[in-house]
Amino acid sequence: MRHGDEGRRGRRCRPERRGWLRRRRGGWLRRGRGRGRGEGIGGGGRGRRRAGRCRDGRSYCNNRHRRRLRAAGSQREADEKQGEGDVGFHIRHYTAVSLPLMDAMPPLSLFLVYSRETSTTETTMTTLIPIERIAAHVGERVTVRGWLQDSTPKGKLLFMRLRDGTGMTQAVAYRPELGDELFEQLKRLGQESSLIVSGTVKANDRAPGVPRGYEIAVEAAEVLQDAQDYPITPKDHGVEFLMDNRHLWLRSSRQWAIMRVRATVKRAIIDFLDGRGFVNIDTPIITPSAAEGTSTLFEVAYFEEKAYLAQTGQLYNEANIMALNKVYCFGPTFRAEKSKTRRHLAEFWMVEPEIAFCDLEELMRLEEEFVSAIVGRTLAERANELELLERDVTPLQNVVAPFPRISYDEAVQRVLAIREATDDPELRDELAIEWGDDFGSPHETELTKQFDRPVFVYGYPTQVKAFYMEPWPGRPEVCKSVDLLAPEGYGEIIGGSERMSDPDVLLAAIRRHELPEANYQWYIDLRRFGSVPHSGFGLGLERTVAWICGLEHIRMTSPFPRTLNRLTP
RNA sequence: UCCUCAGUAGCUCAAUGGCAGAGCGUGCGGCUGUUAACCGCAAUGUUGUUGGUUCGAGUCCAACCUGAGGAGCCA
Repeated sequence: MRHGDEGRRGRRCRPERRGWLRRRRGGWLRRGRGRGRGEGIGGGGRGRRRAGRCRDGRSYCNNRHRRRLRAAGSQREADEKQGEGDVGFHIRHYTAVSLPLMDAMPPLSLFLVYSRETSTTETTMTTLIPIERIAAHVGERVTVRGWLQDSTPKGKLLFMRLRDGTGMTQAVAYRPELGDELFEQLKRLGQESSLIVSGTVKANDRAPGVPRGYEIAVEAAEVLQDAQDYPITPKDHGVEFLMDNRHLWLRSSRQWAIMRVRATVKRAIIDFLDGRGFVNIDTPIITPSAAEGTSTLFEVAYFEEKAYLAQTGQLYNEANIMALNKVYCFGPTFRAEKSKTRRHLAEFWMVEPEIAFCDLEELMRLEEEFVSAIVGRTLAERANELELLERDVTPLQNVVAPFPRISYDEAVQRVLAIREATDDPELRDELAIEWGDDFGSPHETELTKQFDRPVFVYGYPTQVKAFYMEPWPGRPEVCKSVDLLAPEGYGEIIGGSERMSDPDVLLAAIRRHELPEANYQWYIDLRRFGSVPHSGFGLGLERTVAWICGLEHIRMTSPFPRTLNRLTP
């Protein structure tokens, strides 16, 4: 549960952190519980840590013991060749037999269990199950294949926390039933050893797990590998250490939960759009020039030419909708900006729907239904994971369409009002803004605190937005753009707009931005042959997942995040 | 690119310019329905690098390296 939690460090709250927390109050960070003195990240003081604990399966394996185990293993092999076995129970033969049972039923597996002590052979039927379905098997004999997350020996008892990728459960071994040798072997297994365990499922309120409240009374076990010296202990670790071990850190329960939420968010996105008749279409990743003309892009060698990794598929999707009406692309996107914040990755996933015959108002309706559906489905399907992440779900339960809509003009007024009301000179300084400026993250954070659900800000100044946005009728200094700002300080999760539909207006904008006109001829063509009002938006997957999970940093939402200073593992 | 901070044992962190330490982890032993168990004993260091100040530098100074947070930019 707490393996390698980032931020669960016993470090005193340093001044710069306190300062940052003060500025950021109500913003990112803040995971409700388990933060020591309640100061958020890094706030857990040494005083809270209890001294002298010791646990986890690593503790019992020295080299001598490893040699002993190896010797036992080779002895066993020798015995088997001679038709003899060990004392105690061993799984000798394991066959998973898939039977065409009811849908989603796991396959039956057949175990041959030998007992050398009694010289009898038992044939035991057990069911191979994923741990996430353990509740449906109380009282049955089951088999679980997984990894030892943690174990605690208690005399004749051994509590093993077993994870199999679908969940985590407690397996309880009892020495008199297992026999000394197998019991000792299990007791001395290192953290992350791989093994197969069979036994009877029991409901027990004391049993931890995901789902909690169930345990397996171990009757047989086979060790696939006794792992030693797993580097990520169930203790405090720093970010750098954990990121260096990201390939292993992913096994920790928080990371596991985040990846499951991420998969559900992705699924919800795809299902929502497919259900609305959108056509999923792929846009190029290698592009000839910057689509929006602003961001710093990764340059790649494309035969004899320079090319760039795509920052958006939107322009291509504007071509696609003229063929397919409603489309979306969903894939990786790349930004080479040297951003070092908890909201930025160099590589992230973005879903970009684009809709023909759609104006700004219709776009906002689509976006709010979209986001509500994503949050609603995650709440329904990933309650265990959100609980494990200690995510307070009440703010998420408010995420139901319609969302409030405020104009940029009003947003500026609101920010200025907040600025007037604050006593904090630092905040006052950060909130300085004039009409025509884009919002920075302090502005967004303070603004979203006024609402209990995501909020639309529409009608930004033309000068701070991309060149292709439709001018506001009668107000050329404003464009038909809309950002969706997530609550709790998570910032912009969607940027969208109605696109220019007039070829002359578009050409003028391209020239005003001094973009290479020739590269945009095809884009202007789209307005020359059957132009229609159309709109679209992009939603950042990682920011959305970070918000839903209540994470302090976006890097935790990606299995192998690419950040300014990290390309490995 | 700019601002702030950090780098000491495997990990997380202490150490007025004066013998480099603790907890966890690791090893050995004890105990036992545990939930980051507990009790006892033991081993563990090129203090990021280079140079400087000083009788003496983990500590002060300079440069560099690495990392973190923030700004800008953005999803």
